[in-house]
Amino acid sequence: MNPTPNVPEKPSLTGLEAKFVKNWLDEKTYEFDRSKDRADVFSIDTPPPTVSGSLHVGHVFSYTHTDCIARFQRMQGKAVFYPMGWDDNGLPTERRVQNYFNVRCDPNLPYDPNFKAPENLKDTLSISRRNFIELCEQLTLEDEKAFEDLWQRLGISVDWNLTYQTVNLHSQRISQLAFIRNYKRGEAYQAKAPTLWDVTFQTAVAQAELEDRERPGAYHRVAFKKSSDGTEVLIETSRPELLPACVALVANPDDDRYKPLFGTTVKSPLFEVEVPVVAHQLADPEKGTGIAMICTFGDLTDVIWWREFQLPTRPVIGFDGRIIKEVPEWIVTETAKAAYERIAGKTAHSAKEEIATMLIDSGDLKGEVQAITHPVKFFEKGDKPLEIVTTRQWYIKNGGRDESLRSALLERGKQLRWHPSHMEVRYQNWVEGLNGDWLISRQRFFGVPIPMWYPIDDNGTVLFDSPIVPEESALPIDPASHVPAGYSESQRGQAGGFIGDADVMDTWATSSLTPQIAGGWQTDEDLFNRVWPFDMRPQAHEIIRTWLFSSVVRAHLEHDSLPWTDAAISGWILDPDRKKMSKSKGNVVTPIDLLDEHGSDAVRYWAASGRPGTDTAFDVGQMKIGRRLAIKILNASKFALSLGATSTEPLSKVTVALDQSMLSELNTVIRDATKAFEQFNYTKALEVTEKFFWVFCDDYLELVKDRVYGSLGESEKLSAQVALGHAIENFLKLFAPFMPFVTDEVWSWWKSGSVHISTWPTTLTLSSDDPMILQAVSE
RNA sequence: GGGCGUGUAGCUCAGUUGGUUAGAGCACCGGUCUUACAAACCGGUGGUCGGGGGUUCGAGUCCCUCCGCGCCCACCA
Repeated sequence: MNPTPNVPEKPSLTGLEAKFVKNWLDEKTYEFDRSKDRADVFSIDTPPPTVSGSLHVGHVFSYTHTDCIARFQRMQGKAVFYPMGWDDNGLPTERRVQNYFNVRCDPNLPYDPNFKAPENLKDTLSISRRNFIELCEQLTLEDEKAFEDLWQRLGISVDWNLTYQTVNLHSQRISQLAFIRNYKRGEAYQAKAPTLWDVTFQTAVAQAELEDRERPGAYHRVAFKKSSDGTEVLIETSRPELLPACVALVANPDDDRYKPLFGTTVKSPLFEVEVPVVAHQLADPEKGTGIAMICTFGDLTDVIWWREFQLPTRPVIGFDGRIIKEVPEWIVTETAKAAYERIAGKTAHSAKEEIATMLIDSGDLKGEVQAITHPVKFFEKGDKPLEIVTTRQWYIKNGGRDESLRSALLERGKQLRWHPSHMEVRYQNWVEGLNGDWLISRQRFFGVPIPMWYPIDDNGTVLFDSPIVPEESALPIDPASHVPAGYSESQRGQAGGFIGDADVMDTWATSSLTPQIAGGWQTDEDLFNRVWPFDMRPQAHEIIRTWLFSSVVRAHLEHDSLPWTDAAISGWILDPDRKKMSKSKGNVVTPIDLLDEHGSDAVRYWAASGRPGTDTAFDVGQMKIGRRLAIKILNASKFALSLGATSTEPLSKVTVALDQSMLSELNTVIRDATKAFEQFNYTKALEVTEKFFWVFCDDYLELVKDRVYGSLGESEKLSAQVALGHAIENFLKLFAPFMPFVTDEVWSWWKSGSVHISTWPTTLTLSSDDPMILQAVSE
């Protein structure tokens, strides 16, 4: 028997959030039941939000989507593995800790176990990496609390026992372990090669972190001279400052204008360096004068040419983005040296102007400088154009240089179920467009260290090609403070000793392992076997090339499987001008204010109205409608219960055709909503439910009112009461994933436990099945 | 330059394998305090479905083409 309905005089949404947040925690409503087998588990690879960033409406939007799915699966009887991670790895946290405490990380310093967070430091203090990371954890703790409060307030049904941080020791260990395994299988390797380099952060960056930005530039028409007779050969360049780095000229092999030049040499202006003229298909006869200078390195095409023709390396740009101070050895004549002196130490920008001036003076700049706008490669977080410098870096194979791995990863993309399905082409495009392996080392201080040391031979040469690999059981390690087996600290940096790798890994090198980190890989294998591969990866579409792809790479290499079966890709929130909402535009609304004003159920309603993968307008109107719906659920339920609605009597008591008809219509809704949810289409599930709910309220409730008040016989009355009871119960369940607060409130009036661990509706068995009657009577 | 998506009432969006006079909510207008709900209920105005062409008995839906918007990608001469 149900408890006697205990309906408040005046049902209200006020206070429901606080009440149920507490209830759910107290009752452990969302706790993961790890006794369940894999088949009865639904595991979610939750995106760890960047805790040092601020919360925005986009978070509310996409996390609500995932939560609706999680709640549906839970009511389907699944043990839902729904963890929450905090991303405290990466530049935002690093910067924040630096500014907040006025400290800098120096990996060469030893760890100080007694170190305490400094207050009001006047001068910047250098601390060890481990101390720095501890400060990060300390500072992010309060951010995490703020996030946790918001998620709970929003009704996100995460199991708060399952939280992880991307920078703590556990994540470091998993990250290093996976890397070492990659290394042992030959998937991680070092190479000294031209690398895209951010001059501000002074670190290498990966292809996935690039973005093109349209920048003003200028074509300079510059005269080289044939070595044979001094005839001018005109090239066009937007980077005249790289003139001293020129190693060749290149033109298309079919270009009749330049055919006679192939195999000959020309001399560069100002610097008088003799370079060959070569022929290559990538040279475009339509661009500029049809013949271009190859420099080390102006762009990625230069790298291709340099590699294919085995040209010399003549770098002039240093790690700081300035022209290297020392006159390079390939610049030999006195006038050339003098010319170089004039640009030495200058930024690329000033060097460009200086060279242009010199070219004008020497008469080698032909015609007017032509202003253009062209795409320039930037580090997505940087504000200066990337340079290309030659450095030693670690890479993980990702198919960028390996056809068979590439097709295997493309196949993984096909195996993955994408929601919506058209998102798969972004993955395909990305994988097909890879132009190299995944560069994972970063010349930063904060992050997960590359767990390698290198021996130093007796001559003091570092043997990078034979790294000392730590035992897996020793992880995590910081090679800057830990000592490899068989060595002592006194041998650090000494001939015959060792040196630790100074770099850290790309933040995606850790983030790509979130399922392994959260799921207990190599830590709790029993748990891991119950959740792997995960059922769902929710994420935004702009990080398909980074987070999604890198996760697929790691899982493919380590587990020979996909990390999850389904990827649910969410869209963006657009402001009313159809632009992406962003801080810089000043149009960000604070989530907590939204929840205060409209209520969590209402905000969730708005979020759920944004279809999977679709960019959605920020629309307060939808929230008001959601609030109205929540109130309607309260009032209609109250009314139905006051009419004696009961769901404990069997459906066979529903004898009146109108009642059967209403339940028959409800069956259609149950079928449609279930089907939609199974396809991750929460929006559709909400839509069909809501639509019929209003018919139920406006028509059916009005129609049965008089009958229940007793104008007809007892069996007719009972029929209505039973129909009402089953209808309300099922409506509450159908709405529960979307509006967890109001549905659990109504549930508590007449049922025990929580609606959120009740059973998802299945089709009701009716003696008659004719939805037309209700429709006809409604008319 | 290539790819993907999108364009339906003033606004936010549904329109399932092409099938009768194109739908909902909001907004607007006009009613109703009828004992669940005025944060409600009842009724109404409003669209040549981005433009053009084609296939078809029939096109918002399929094909071609053009335009707008958004995103992803692309070797910066």
